[in-house]
Amino acid sequence: MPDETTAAPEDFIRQIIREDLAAGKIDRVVTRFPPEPNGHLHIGHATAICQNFLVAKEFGGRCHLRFDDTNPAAEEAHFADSMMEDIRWLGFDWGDHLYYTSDYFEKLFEFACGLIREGNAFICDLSSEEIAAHRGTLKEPGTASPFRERSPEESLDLFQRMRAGEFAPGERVLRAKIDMASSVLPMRDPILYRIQDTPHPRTGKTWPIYPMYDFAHSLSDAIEGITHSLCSHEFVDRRPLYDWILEHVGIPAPRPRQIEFGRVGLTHTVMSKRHLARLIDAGIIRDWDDPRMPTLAGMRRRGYTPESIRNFCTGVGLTRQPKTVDLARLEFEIREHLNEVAPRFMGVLRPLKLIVENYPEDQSEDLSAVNNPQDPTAGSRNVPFSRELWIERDDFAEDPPKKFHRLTPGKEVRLRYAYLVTCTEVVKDANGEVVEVHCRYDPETRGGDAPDGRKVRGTIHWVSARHALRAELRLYGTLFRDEEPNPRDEGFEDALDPDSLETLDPAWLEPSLMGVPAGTRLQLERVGYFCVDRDSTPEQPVLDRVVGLRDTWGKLSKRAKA
RNA sequence: UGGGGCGUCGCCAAAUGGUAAGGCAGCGGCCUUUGGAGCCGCCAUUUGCAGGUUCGAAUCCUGCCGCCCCAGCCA
Repeated sequence: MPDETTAAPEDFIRQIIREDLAAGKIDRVVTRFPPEPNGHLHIGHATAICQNFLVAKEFGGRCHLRFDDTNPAAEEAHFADSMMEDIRWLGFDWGDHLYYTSDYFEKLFEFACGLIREGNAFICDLSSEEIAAHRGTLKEPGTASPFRERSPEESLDLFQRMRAGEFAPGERVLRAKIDMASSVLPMRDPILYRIQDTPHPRTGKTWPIYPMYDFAHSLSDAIEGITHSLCSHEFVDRRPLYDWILEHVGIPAPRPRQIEFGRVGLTHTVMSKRHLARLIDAGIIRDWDDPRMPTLAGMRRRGYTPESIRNFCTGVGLTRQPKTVDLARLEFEIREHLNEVAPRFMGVLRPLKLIVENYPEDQSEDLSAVNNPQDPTAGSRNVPFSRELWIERDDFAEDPPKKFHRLTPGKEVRLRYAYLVTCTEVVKDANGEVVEVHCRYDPETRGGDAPDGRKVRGTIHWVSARHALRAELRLYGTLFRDEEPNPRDEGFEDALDPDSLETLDPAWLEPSLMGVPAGTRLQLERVGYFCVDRDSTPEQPVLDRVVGLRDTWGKLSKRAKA
């Protein structure tokens, strides 16, 4: 029986896994997300997280979280903690399968000894510079280390003494004996172990030697029974080494299989830790969780939902092709989600006073407003109305452009959920600036409908001045001007977008937002989606704009001006 | 000809020799108490280029072009 739903096309990785399963090479699927705890997770990592966890889930397998902590000089425990928080927040659960490469140090050491005994690895006394010089170039083969033919016995003895802490960093390394003439550079007798004296966050000072990535990663995968080791594309060249290590250490089949996919980038930003750190150092942004940052912490603070990020990651697909996805795609995902779930409120960003002349000065009343037109179960709330209101400056024009449907002298407009009002007077200061607008309301139109059925094209939002809650609003733009910024060391400043943050204070919110907890996401009608920032105080909320609403008028008028 | 990888619409992406899906963006329109949401329509005679094989090619072959990755005791 044909299925009604058309199956989403299967990406190349899922295809490979399905084939491996069908061929009986493996009988379950185990993947892993293996970050080094040396920084913050960003939207680029999110793809790896989502795909690893989702692929495993789809095939009824599991996904491990493994911290690849083999370089104590770069790693700190708090990074691991924040990574776990981010991954959980994204919605993934590794169950009992939390691992650290450092847990395998003893096993790894044994594997290395085995390699030495079989003549497949040797201790090299060359300095770092000498090793580099012996490596050759992209076009020329390398030359063998003079220690390459050192006997297994001697190498083993030296290796054990390295472990015992008898040598200083840089004095000796353990190298695989593969092929100095290989066109694949990682195969030119790669270093497997080096000496480091920085204390390790988890093992302290018990190990003076640490395995290198290729050795630790392949074997950690094997130890955990990983079936498919997904990684980004710059590791393709290391796959021969990955396979070599597993084979020569004697890992029985089925051995884990490394598969590479193209990285995912975003326009108008950068992912590199170095460049992001520079933004902080330069004082351009506050911290790693600044809402403009592409870090998961920053996106969370800004108000992105886990759903929207997951949809983004799965939506752009999984291919070998590296990609820079348009920011608009991410914004589409968050609008799509927040449109469903975000409660609506009214708030005025750039206030202009509107006086309802025929509304009694001492009077006020509660008007009912729908909380979410997309969700009938969300109910409604009361919004206070009175004679003096705040409206958006952009919603009034003394001399309106074509197709302007908002407040303008002599014209009638609807105050959302309140009354139909007609503009009667414009008050200006000495400089000719509009400081106040007057209007008259039709008492018969309470709620916004005219009993005589007359049509009113424009609807604008408002807040009762007397009841308004003062707030600070933070509007964010992109970090970089260019779609694909290339921040060089010189001219870094030029690449930045000077409008990445605009702070609005005072902005006025309807009073029902009083005391709204940090992290709450909401829509300010006709304006955009916002998230309550943790900088809020009981007296004054601070709102981060996640993303603006689609603004066809804004686009139109911008085009007209151009 | 050092090795490897990638080229399908502005950005993603399907198509696995049978006559170029879809999404985002954009553009037109409808509808609307959010110029929101929703709905409808338009948007690749052609797949980096040039040849070839074939009844038929984005898919196969040949040659070229472009971009990316690799010379850390980082991952």
